[in-house]
Amino acid sequence: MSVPAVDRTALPVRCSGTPVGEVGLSVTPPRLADVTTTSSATSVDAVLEGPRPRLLLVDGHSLAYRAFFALPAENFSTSTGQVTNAVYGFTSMLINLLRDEAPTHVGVAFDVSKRTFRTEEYPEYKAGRSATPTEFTGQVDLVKEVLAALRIAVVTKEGYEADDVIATLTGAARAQGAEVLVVTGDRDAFQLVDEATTVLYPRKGVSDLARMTPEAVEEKYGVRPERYGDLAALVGETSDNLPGVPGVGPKTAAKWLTAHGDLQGLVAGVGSLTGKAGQSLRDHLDQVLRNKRLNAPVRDLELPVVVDDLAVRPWDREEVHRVFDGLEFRVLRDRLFATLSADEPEVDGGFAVSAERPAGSDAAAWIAAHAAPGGPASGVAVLGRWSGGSGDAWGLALAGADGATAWFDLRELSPDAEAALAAWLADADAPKVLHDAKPALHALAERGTPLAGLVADTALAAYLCQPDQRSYDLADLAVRFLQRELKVDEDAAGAGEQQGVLDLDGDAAGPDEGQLACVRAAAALELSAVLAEQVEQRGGTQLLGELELPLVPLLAQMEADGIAVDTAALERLEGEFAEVVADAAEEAYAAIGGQKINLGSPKQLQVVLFEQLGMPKTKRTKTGWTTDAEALADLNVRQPHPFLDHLLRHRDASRLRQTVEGLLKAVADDGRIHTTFQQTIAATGRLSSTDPNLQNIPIRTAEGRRIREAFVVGRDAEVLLTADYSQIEMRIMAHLSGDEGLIEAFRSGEDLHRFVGARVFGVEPADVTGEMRAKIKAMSYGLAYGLSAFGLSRQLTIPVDEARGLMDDYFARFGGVRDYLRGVVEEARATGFTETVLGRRRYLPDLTSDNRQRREIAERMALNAPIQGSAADVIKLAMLGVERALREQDLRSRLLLQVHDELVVDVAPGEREAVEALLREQMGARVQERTQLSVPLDVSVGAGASWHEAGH
DNA sequence: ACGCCCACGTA
DNA sequence: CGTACGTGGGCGTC
Repeated sequence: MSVPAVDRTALPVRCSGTPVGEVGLSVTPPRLADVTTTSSATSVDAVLEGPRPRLLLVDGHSLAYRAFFALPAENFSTSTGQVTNAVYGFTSMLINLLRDEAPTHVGVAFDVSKRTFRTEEYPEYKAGRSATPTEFTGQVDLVKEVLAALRIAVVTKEGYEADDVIATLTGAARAQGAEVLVVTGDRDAFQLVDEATTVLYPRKGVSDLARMTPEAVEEKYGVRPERYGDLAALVGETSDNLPGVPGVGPKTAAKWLTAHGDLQGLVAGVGSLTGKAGQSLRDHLDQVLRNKRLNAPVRDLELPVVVDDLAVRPWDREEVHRVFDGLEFRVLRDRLFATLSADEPEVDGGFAVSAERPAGSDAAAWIAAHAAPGGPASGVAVLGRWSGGSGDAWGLALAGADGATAWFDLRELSPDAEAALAAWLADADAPKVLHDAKPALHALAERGTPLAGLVADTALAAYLCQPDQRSYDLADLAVRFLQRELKVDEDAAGAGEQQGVLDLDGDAAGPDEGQLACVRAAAALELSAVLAEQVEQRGGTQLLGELELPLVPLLAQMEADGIAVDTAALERLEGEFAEVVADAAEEAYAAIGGQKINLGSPKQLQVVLFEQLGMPKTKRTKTGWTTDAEALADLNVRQPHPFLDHLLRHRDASRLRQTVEGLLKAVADDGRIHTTFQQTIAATGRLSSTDPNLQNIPIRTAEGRRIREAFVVGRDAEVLLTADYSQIEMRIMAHLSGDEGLIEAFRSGEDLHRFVGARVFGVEPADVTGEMRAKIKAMSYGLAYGLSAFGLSRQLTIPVDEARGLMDDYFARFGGVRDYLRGVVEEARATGFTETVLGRRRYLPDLTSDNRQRREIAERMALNAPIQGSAADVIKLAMLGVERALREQDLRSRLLLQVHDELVVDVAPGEREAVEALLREQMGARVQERTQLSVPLDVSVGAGASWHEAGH
């Protein structure tokens, strides 16, 4: 499993220097020179290697105090009565910061005592504050415990405030070229802001941080950050008990400072100031200069740490568990591990494998001894390949529950050994665990030794636990869940001197593929236990065992079957599309004076469109202006030009030709296309299709549909059937929201958009015009994606107000939908995940992000995931039902494709009626029964000699 | 050779 | 400033 990018940057390299233990007690306080230069080798390495360092500095007391007042104490206390609201809020904020800001270095500064050089000069400093509540004081130590467990350095300096520590470290880090983020509720820190130093200032609560960049400071206070201290000296700071100049507010102060450059200049020119404010300043000059001395952070403290000591380190996992258990922070701990668990766990050696090579009759004996049917599951790893409809397996490793491993080279297996192995593989009572079983099923089936008795697939289990991962590599899972490298444990007794292990490369030192396969089998077996527990904790055991796992052999079968194509038809299409491409290109060139640019290059197109033809600029992309179809069509209205027509025609035709070419390349020797269905890619639970993708074959345009005509009924089949759900996502939304109106719409059998349109526009269904219906349709579907009024207005090209009115009217009639959409996000924010009808979860840690864009993206995902994911649950259930019904009725028809809400079936001769009936029955009532959906599932079925004809 | 961007196909 | 995917060409980088 690859680690998400954000985690990688969050906790990158282990610093090669001596680990710093108790930072606060560091023996030799480095001199200032150590702080500001990169004198030690470690420092230089840490700074020069890898991405630009990002130092996160937190004012611990300030943030915890904020949290204390932001979160109601009565909601946060342990069973022993310890109040934890400040610890909770602080930790929550810290987790978000680590995730969102991905710092490479982190330090938390605390004030040590009330006595500082500031109180020496001005005893009233920070006086007049109400006494710190006792419920808070105790929590500071708990915060420090959390930090210790996370191995985040706590930095303090006797006689100084946290801000001084932060200012000093900021200066040192900036001198080393690092970016700095300061998190504090003390505005004096704004003085530190520069182009690479940002202050995150809590606005309200524990999740709303203002990002104070130089621009933000200037916009808010009218002066650059370096002048903020001057401004504060003039205006005063209530919380520090520093009075300002009476009659002088931020506006006047900023005006003066701008006019005189800085406070020094202002003092020099104080005589020339006019008016009451000027006199007031002259009267309070001493006070202002004192304020300035007191509010200036000390930037050159001698500290017990240097910046490199703050490098992010792997946390102490046991300690994290201990501390979080004590605080009873269950959700927070899950969030911590879910979002930031890419630290480097202490990885032990590899797997001790015996890697025996039982041959002849010993094979059966080994199996009986270590992997007997009816016993505990064995790990299986297959070496082989499968793609595009053919493949082979040449090696097989088994790992028994007793720890023994064996390796079978399938190329040189004796007949009796092969028979024993094949019997065991095919024995459904011999339970097997694989990692990513589907390719192995293919490879073994190709060899004529099919596998049954699959009881666990560790890739699927990991997918259900963390569906947003991109891949689920066995080696990554081993490190993550077993804290072990996927390798042979060389230290294990006898591992290096296995009898009979051939080294195919002649490399005596390294383990051979047989040993490595044994490692994979052993790892899969061990992992399956750990992951089963993880899945269980997430309530996914049934989903895994009764849906995803049984789907594996079915998908394998569908892939192996493939769908027949009319190759000749595809070739004719390719030729036709190629002609259009050539013709359109010619005419396009002619329209721009014969320039033969590359029409497929957005960059060259931009030169022609915006520079040569002087077209108005379109929407921006990251690298220029868009030349997408919508923009070109729009340009053609505003400034018609033949080039645009030919370009669009060229685009369309070349895309179609490209699609056809791809399909032709994918046709296997059997005249069929064998896609691969990916079961662990889509975070919502959908399948995806690759090599080639058969889930995005054109259907919307007439030309595109001609490609569908080339997908045809198989040679031994009678007809293709397609069965699809109508409006499944809207039905799911009706069910999940429980909205009476929407449920009624589906039960009434009326056309959905007409029904909804009638309600929204307040007319009879018969009076809903086509235009009204189109608007309703766009809005209804948009809602399931988190569409905004702005987005709706843009899509329908109507004013935003009208779009907003439309949505308001919709929600007025279908209030349950509004309540649901609101509730689903709030619940997900509280629990950390969304859930489908079958309990499939999607974790969305960004719902509590301080970063508005990330948070809003996560909110839209939270809206959509239960809907899209439940629809995925539904059709997966239907697939299993259809397959079972086909088998039970001894039908030979084959399920071939799934396209999210559609199934395609090759129907064997004479089975058409039966298959159509079972499709309707299984996809409809049976699934509704299993999911307890409150709306009926409408299935429409079509038949034909091609996918096009069978479609509706 | 690899990765990113753009554009665009599906549900 | 609407979710979920996969593919292919262009183009910059190594």
